[in-house]
Formats: sequence, C-alpha cells, structure tokens
Amino acid sequence: MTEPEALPERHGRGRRPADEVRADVLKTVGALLLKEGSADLTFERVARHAGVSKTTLYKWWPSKGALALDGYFHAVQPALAFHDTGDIRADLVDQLRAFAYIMIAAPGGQALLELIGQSQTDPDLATALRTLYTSERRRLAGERLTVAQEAGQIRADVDVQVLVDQLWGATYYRLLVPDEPVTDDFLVALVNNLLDGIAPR
Amino acid sequence: MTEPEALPERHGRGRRPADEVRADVLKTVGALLLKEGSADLTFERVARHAGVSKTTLYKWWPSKGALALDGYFHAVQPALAFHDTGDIRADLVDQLRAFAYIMIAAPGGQALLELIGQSQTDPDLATALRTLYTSERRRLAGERLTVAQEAGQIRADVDVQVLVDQLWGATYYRLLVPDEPVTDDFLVALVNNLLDGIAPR
DNA sequence: TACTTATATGTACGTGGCGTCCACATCAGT
DNA sequence: ACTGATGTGGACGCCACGTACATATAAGTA
Repeated sequence: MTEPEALPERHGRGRRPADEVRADVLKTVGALLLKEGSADLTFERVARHAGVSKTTLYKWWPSKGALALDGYFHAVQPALAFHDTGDIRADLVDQLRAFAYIMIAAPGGQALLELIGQSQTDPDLATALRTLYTSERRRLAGERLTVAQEAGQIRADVDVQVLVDQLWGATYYRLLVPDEPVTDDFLVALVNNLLDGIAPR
Repeated sequence: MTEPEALPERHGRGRRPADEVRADVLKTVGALLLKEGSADLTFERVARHAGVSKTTLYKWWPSKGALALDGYFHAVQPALAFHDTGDIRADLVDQLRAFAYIMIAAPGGQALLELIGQSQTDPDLATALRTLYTSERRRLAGERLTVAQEAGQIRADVDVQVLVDQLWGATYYRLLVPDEPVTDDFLVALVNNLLDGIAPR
C-alpha cells in the first residue's frame, strides 16, 4: 500500500519556462505545508509532486528552509493589519485576536510554528524568517505602539519593542510551549496587565 | 580527514549491567548535546560514541526527543531557584538574569532552544518537555508570584500565569526569534512595565 | 549450584532523503 | 539561426532510520 503520491504530470525532457516551474513548485510546497506540516517536507517529495527535477530545486532554493518559507508566504495571506481606531487598548486586543486566530484556527499557523522550530537548527532559515517575516511584523507593531505613545496613551519612557515581546512574544510562547492554552481571557489580560500595571495603585 | 569519532571502547558480545549501559548513554548524549547541539544527534552516532548497540537505544528510548531530553537533564543542572527576599521587583529581575545567563552563556541553553524547536514536530518530545521541565518551571514561578500577590505586591485580580508568559515567555521569544537581543535593560523593562503599567498614571 | 529470564551484543537488511553530477533537450534573446 | 541559460531524467555514494535475528551473559529464582 505505497502512497500514490498524486499526479506528477510528467513533462518532456527539455527546459520549461522558469516562471511556470517556479509557480508549480511554490503551489506544491504551499499545499504540502498546509496538508502535512513542514516535518515531512523534503526536496525529494516536492520534486515528485511538482513534477520538477531535484536539480532545479537545489538551484533556486539553497535550503529546505528557504523553500518552505517561500512556499508558506505564497500559501498564507498574512492579513494581519494593525488598525488604529485611536483606542490603543481595543486595537491591541483586536490585533492579538486576529493573530491568535491565524495561528490556531487558520491553516498555516502550525506551519509557521514549525518553521520557527526548525530555524533553531537551520541558520539560513532563521535569517530568512527574520528578514521576510518576523522583523517586518515587529516593525508594524512598533509603529502602532509608537502612535499611541505619541498620543499620550503610553508613557514616553517605555521601550515599545519590549511591549511587542510581552504581547505577541508571550502569545508565541504559549503556542510553542503549550503548558497553558491561548484563550481570549489570556489575550485581554496581556493588554490589561501592561496598560494598568499589576501593582496596586 | 574523516572524524575519528572518539573511542567507542568496544565491549564483548553479551549483556552488560543495564545501569552501566544507561549511564554510558546519558553521559554520551549530554556531551554530544553540549558540544554539537541536538541537530546532529542521531541514534547511530550515540550508539557509536557510547559503545552501545542501536537495538538497546531503541529499546529504552522510544524517540530521539526522549533520548535528547533525558541526556539534557543529566548534563545541565537547572539551578534556577526562585528567591524570596520579600522584594518582588528585585527577585524577578534576579531570576530573569539567572535564566538569561543559563540560556545565553551557559552550555546547554542553545540545546534547550533546539529541543523546544524540535518539539514543534515531535509530539513525544513535546509531551516529555512539558512534563519534565516547562510545566514544573511554570509552577515554581507561579508560586513565587502568588506569594507576592498574597503580600499585596500584586493586585488580587491578576492571573499570575499570564505574568509568567509576559516575563519568561517574552524572553524565550527573543531567544527563539532573535530580532532583538536579550539585554539587561530588556529584563528590567519587562518587570517594570508590568509592575508599574505603561499608561500614564 | 543450576536454571531461567531479561537484556545487551554484532550484524545485516530495506527504505528513503541528502546533495551532487552528468549528458541531453529546449526555451529565450540576439 | 545561433547561443547561452536553464530544465530534464537518471544515477551515484553517503548516511540515518527502524527492524530483525541469532548469540552471549548478567541477574533473579529454585
């Protein structure tokens, strides 16, 4: 009962348009990633599923991480905008909810956690991940927080980048090391703890 | 110039005392983990280095994760006690400093990050990690925070488990996704943000 | 002491991914 | 029509996986 491995759609021997090949590959990687996670993603399997030769894969994507990451962003639409209604407390909770939804309920969330996991032992992937994703998201969050700071909703002496870790970083931690679940109460508490402080006033 | 792979110290054919074998294995795993990280840790290599047969390894440790985790805790002494001087602000900063030191400067810190990483795709390892380590550390942190709460240093309506994520979880995030470094200022800011709140008073 | 059971040993096997190489085919631009 | 970049199938050696087998011996039992 060996897996049929789907339909490779064999091609002739010669060259095919680079864009066409590239599109086939990314589509395949995205599909495999969403269906099976990044654990079983191998050059060998991608080549078979996409009907593309390994040689080609190795030429375009230097590491499995680069391949996975590239496929991930073609499969998953981030759609994680930072709204600005003027109410920083509500905006943060909203954004955290959207983020948690993507990570928990939407396809691809688990794949991103796995990519972060693999980046612990794959420097190329770590660099790619930071450059293409986390760094940008950290910047966007920082921007929204800075607006709030300039509006006087956050004290001027606070380093907003630390807040990013205490909000999204804390959430990532619960996702990566699930001793405790990410609930709506948790997300609300994250924001309240920071805005109000936890010491008696 | 193929690696000599150290000295396997060959044994005869029959059975050796189980404890002796077990000790050899854990010692070897710990050493490999500290020297090379968990990426290149394989049953094959452990068997060779420890002078033990693969069959034995598979019998005692069901997965690579179980093996790595077992070796890790025999190699690294956590030594992460939670002091109680009565000053929760100082105690938290102290503990975070000790934690950051272990993770950054001491051998084994990187290994733990890699184990967390691999646990994203290895359910057995994830379970073992939570059971043997993270859950216990979360509990200890919670205890110290609860003492502070009962002493009136933290408001009664605060969920102390959320604080664990906003302190250690946030730090883990910076270690796992190093867009920003874990500095002493960062650790201090984590505590201050929560205790004082970030909104103008 | 003799016997039994649990366990470690060497060895080998098939599977499968890795990363690289080759000769050949064909697209794309001049 | 020519040429170079790029894709193709195919094959290679290496290594780790996970399993199996027959054999050897330590530890527990009678």
